[in-house]
Amino acid sequence: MVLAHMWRHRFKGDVFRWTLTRKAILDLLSSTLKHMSAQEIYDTLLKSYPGIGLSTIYRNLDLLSRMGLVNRLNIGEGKSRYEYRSSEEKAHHHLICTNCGKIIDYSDFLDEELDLVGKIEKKLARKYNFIVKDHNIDFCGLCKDCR
Amino acid sequence: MVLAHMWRHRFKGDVFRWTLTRKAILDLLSSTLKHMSAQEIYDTLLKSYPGIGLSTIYRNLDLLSRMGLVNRLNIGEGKSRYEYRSSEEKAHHHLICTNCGKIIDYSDFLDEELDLVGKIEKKLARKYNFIVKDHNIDFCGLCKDCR
DNA sequence: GTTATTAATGAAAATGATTGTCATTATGAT
DNA sequence: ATCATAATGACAATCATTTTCATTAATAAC
Repeated sequence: MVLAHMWRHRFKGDVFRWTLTRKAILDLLSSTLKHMSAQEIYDTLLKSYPGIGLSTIYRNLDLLSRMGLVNRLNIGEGKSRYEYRSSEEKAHHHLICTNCGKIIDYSDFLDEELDLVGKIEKKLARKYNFIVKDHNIDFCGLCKDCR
Repeated sequence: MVLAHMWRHRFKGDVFRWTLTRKAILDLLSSTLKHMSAQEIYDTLLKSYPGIGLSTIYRNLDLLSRMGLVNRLNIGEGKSRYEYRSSEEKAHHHLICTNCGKIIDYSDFLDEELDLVGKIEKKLARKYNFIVKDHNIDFCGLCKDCR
C-alpha cells in the first residue's frame, strides 16, 4: 500500500487524514539535510506530483509543524524554512552564515549546552512563572566560504 | 541644538547624515522596553512627526541595524521587531510566549550562558572554520498569563 | 464494495510585510 | 549662501503567506 508509512499512526481517527501530500513532504524533508522553504519544497515536489498546489504545501507545513513532525526555522530572511524533526535523532543547533544564508547543523557540545539549558529553564520557570516548551540557540557569522 | 545626541558621532562624514527620523527612532527605541514592529514605530512616531513615511522607517531600521545600534528580532510572526542595542547595557536573551507573543528580556544566568557560549564559539570556529559574530538564545513557551 | 460525511485540495484572489522607484527636500562640506 | 548628494514621502511593486470556495478524496459506517 502506497501510503503505509511510519508516520501513518499519527493521522488516526477522523481528525487528520493521511494524504499523499503529507507523505510527500515528510518523505522529502526526512531525506534531505537542507533547510527548505515552502517554495523550494513546492518546486521539488511538483516534479513528482504535478498539479500539487502551493497553498496545500503551506497548509501542511503548518499542520506538520503543529504536530511536531517538522520544525519551522526563521533565520531572518523574511520567510520560513523547514526541517524534519525526528524523535530519535539528537537535538541540534544552528550555525548560520549571514552572507550566503547557509545553515550548518551541529550537535557537538550539545550535552554541555543542554545541561545549561535545562538549568536555565528551571530557573526561568520559577522566576517568571513561565512554562518553557522549546528553545533555539543559533550562532551567526561567516562560513568558511564567505569569511 | 535639537539634533545633538549621543549617537551623533556615529553619523560623521558625508556617508550617513544625522536626520530627524534617525533621532526619533533611536529616541523611541532606547526609551521603551517593548520590541516594536516597523508599523508600530511608524504609528507611534506619526503622532509627533506628521508626514513621516513608512518606507523611511524601514530604510532607517535597516541602516541602524546594520550599524549595530538596534537589533532586529524574529519570533516567527512573519514580521520583524526591533530593540535598541546599547553598548553599555548587558546583553540579554529572550523568553517568548507562543500564545500572546509577549517577549520577556532576561539577563539572569547570563554569566554562565556567556561562558558556555564563548567556549562553544571557539570550538565551532575551529571545527567549521566559521567566524562567529553573534548568537541568539531564546526560550519559547507559555507566559504566566497564558499558561 | 458502496455510500455518506467531511477533511483536504487546487486555483485564484486577498492580505501583510517589505522593497524599489522617482521626483523633491534637506544635510553638511565648502 | 552654495552645492553635491544623501534622505525623504508617496506610491507602485514584490514576495511570502493566508483565505475563499467549489471540487475531490480519505475514512467510517453500512
